Amino acid sequence: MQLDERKYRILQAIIDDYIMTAMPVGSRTISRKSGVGFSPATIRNEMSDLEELGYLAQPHTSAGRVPSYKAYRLYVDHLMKTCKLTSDERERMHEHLMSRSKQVEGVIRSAANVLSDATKYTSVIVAPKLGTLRIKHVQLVPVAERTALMIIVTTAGIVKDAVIRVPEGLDADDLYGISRILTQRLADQPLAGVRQAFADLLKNAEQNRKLLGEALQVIEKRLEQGGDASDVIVGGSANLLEYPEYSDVNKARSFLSVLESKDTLRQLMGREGSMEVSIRIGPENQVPELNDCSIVTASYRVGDHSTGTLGIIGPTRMNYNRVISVLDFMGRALSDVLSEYK
Amino acid sequence: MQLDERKYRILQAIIDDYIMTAMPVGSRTISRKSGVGFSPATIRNEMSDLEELGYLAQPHTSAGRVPSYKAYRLYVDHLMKTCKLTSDERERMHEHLMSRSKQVEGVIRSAANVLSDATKYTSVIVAPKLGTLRIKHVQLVPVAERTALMIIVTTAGIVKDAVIRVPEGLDADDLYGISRILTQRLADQPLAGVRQAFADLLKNAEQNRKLLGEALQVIEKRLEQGGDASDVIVGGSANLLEYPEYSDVNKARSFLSVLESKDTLRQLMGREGSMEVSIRIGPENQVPELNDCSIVTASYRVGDHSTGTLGIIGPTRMNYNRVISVLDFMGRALSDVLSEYK
DNA sequence: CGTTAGCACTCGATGGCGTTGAGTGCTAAC
DNA sequence: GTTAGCACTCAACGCCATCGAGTGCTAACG
Repeated sequence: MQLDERKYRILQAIIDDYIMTAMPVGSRTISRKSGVGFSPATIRNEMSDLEELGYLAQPHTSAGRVPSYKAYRLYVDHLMKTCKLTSDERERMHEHLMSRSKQVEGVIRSAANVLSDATKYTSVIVAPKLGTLRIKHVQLVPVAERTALMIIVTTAGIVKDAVIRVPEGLDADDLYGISRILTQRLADQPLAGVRQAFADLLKNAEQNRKLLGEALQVIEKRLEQGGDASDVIVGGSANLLEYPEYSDVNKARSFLSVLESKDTLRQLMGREGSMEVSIRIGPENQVPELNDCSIVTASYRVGDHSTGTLGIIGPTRMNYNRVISVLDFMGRALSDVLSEYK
Repeated sequence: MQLDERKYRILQAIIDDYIMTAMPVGSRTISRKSGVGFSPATIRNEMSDLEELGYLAQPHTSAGRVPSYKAYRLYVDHLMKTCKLTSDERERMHEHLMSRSKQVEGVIRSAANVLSDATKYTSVIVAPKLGTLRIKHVQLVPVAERTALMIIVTTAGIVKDAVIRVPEGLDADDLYGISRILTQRLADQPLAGVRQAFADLLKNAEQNRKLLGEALQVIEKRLEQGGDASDVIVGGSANLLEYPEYSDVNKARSFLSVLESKDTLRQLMGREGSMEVSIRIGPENQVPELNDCSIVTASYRVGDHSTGTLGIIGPTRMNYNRVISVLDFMGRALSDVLSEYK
């Protein structure tokens, strides 16, 4: 059996309705809806077909139909009509985004808030992978006897720091000098290529070998552990509790637990290079706790070589349409703001 | 009517029981409990008295009694027996705390996790007020034409940064030089006193007046807005949903909303100078959404002049005993770790 | 006089039961 | 191919009786 034009229209109407109400949709409801001029009985026949094809399901015999995962997939791939944001709305979002533009982290936090406010779902933003960022500046600052703070400034003014041990007897001026050397040699290297650059450096700097060795280790550790908790920012975690699918406290709790595990989130938000919006529906995402959620992600650019991810997590019956528009817009906006510092 | 020894004992037994079960406590339960050798009838009489005195309340006629806010106050002030953590437990907490000791923010995040894991409530840690920290180092790094990143390293290796505009034609070396001057002049100043130091500096540096002016403004703005969202770290926000008092989704939602508003939290965690553990029960704290929560806070030291706050938010029937022990221990542990970098 | 056993009373929680109504599938007529 | 009609299903709702934990009161007890 093939889907004809009418089946598409009916399926779309059902999904639209279910997205709004979260209640199983009956044949009468669809029949009444403008645009589909058929009686409930006809609709029922079609619904029965759609159920057999796996697009619809019935919670129980005498209830209406609920779209299946397969239906959502079809919906986002073919059926959905895209809506544009009003320019008024764009403006407000952009304005809010700029309100804390003095620091990169502030911008990202604002963006997460804008996303969750605009969609009423939960937003997640992941900073670009460290390995893809380029070093702008390295600075060692003494903080105590035999202890220094290493600060690495990268693309777009993203700052990373770590405490390292230094050999005895180095004063502020020594560290200053070493910082200059480090900066000179490492500037414009991607963090990922820093091992080689460092190796070269070590050859020529016998007396500070130990210090440089430690610095290298710290940077590498940072790279392989792939970012810390502050690289994943969540907004609107309370929003999901608005929806009836989370009126069960246990579901809500397991959802919130996932939001607290930044590692899981980072993995969940991983995506291939493309700038396109990507949609993962229900069982398509790996984490079992989120099997009745959908995750929509987009990318933003930082500098020339790095991209980060911004996304929305909501129930499978989310308003994909709006979420896509918002993410698309915010991805561009965020890229713009962050590449100002490029 | 005065509280005699027996009333104290009974009240304590009731509160202990209620903290464990969250169910109204009946006279039989207390009578059965070892240590109080009286019949249910006697207990009932006493309970009736305690109710009249405002320490107990009945949800409805044929239910047991529930402790009132006043009872908890009495409990934490006089009745509660303090328990010690096992040395095993201390060790595990300390170990976990050290696992990410390379960065200050990492340590604080770990601490928040340790707190929420050890208590099963929600933890909040607030970084020290910016104004009380001392400047260690100032560094300007070029990030684009006419744009620089100003990095301020303070006590204990806490790093703050902001993007600032700089006059045209300044290259990396110029900024380097200016950074040296700034660091020299501002080192060991408390951030709060920086205005005066800056004013002095401006007198002698005619040609870079505009740049320095902007830098000053940025620092001051940071000071008066009193910290950004990353200064307030929350752990275990999902924990509270374990408790029956939050099985109502609406309550849960409003609670989570408070956790998202970092400003409210910072205000909520404000406390006077003392290092003592402080307890605010139910209506004692200002935010109406948290009127059936208790907030227990302690301080940790950063360097010589600054303190931050760590705390636990839980239901009024929280296990005060344990929470206090954990906070007390973690306050010290956190101070130790952070003053290593002093 | 404080303590306690006994007892009637209260009231939320629980579970069975009939009713209601939204929705279905099937059939026959258009 | 479409639709009106109809019997059927089943969760949701409200009603009611039952149950039991807990109370307050009174009278008896040491």
